Amino acid sequence: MELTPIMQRYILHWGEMGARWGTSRSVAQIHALLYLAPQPLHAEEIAETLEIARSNVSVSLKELQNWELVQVTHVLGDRRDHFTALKDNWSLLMVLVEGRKKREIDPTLVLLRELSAEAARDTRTPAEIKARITALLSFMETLTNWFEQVKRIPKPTLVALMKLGSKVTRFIG
Amino acid sequence: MELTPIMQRYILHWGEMGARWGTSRSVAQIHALLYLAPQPLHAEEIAETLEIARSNVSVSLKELQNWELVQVTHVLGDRRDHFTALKDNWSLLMVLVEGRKKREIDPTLVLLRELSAEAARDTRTPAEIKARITALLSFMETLTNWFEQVKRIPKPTLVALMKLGSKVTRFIG
DNA sequence: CGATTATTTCAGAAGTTTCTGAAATATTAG
DNA sequence: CTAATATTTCAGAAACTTCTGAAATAATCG
Repeated sequence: MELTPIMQRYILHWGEMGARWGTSRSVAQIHALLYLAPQPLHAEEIAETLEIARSNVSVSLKELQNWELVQVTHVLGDRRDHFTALKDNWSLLMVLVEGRKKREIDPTLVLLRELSAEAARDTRTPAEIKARITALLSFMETLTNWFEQVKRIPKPTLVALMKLGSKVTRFIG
Repeated sequence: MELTPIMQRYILHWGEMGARWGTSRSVAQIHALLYLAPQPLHAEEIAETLEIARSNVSVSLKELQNWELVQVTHVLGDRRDHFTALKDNWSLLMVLVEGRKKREIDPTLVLLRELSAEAARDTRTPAEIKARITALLSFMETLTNWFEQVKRIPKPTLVALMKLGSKVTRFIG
């Protein structure tokens, strides 16, 4: 696929950001390319366009499929796999946030629950420190419960709520 | 400082998560230790407790101060710097989210604004691709504007709103 | 069934980040 | 001012991640 300067800059930037978002540059670049591409692309074409090894494309596409950011499609008369990215920005955001929650929040919740339970039996840890751990647990649980509820709100309602901004507070006692 | 098994597990876990959150293990471990510690600690004590090099503690503390997660204090009769972590969970969350926004969102907004402007003059990039870039820009702008407003809502109101969960939608349409 | 094409696996090369320890610098106490 | 203590800097070692390219495996065509 031919890249115009605008597309190139977008892809390179997304690649750099990928590193900060916790994926490799290749993964992020491939995602950027598929996000822009109007048609599905096959692995070979991705490798050529981005000038990265074919094997790297293979592994990176697997990772993007795990994240549910990229889907396999097939094109009539071509036995190669073709790939498309999720194009809806709202879904994209949800997938990214969900993924981060799973990787960064959920394991901590598991640990904090264990530690809180253990703290009840433990006599050596100072009460103040135990309290800090249980308070963090309950804070994180409140946040994740809120997120679970918000996730289920239909997109148009969510958009309306967002446009309201800080005006939502009008409805609070 | 003497670490009980509960404290150890908390610190080790926070260290692992730190990697996923975009800091080094040492930085995250030091933060965890200071977060739990009832009194301010000096650098030497941190190095001993966590068994890491004194120089590493120095650099990591600087990073934590940049993030505004850790503050310097002084203790009467002791000329060493002592350090405390922000203990309020709500502020902690805000600092973390703010930091990520600055590192991960803001640079992308800058780029997307540039590319959108450039797209207007560019004839080579397909219209569909240009549209995707401007749509992403406006999506991200809506989100960040929302966040700027929410940030200014006082904490108790925010807590009340969160407890409301998906019930906020009652006030829509 | 071979031949051809497509995809995946994986060892090690290349690149990057993190950490240490020694030396340099800064600060304070006497 | 000097000695003692505290802190920072930084070169290179260690650890880790990412990427490549060759070989293995899988899928489909005629």
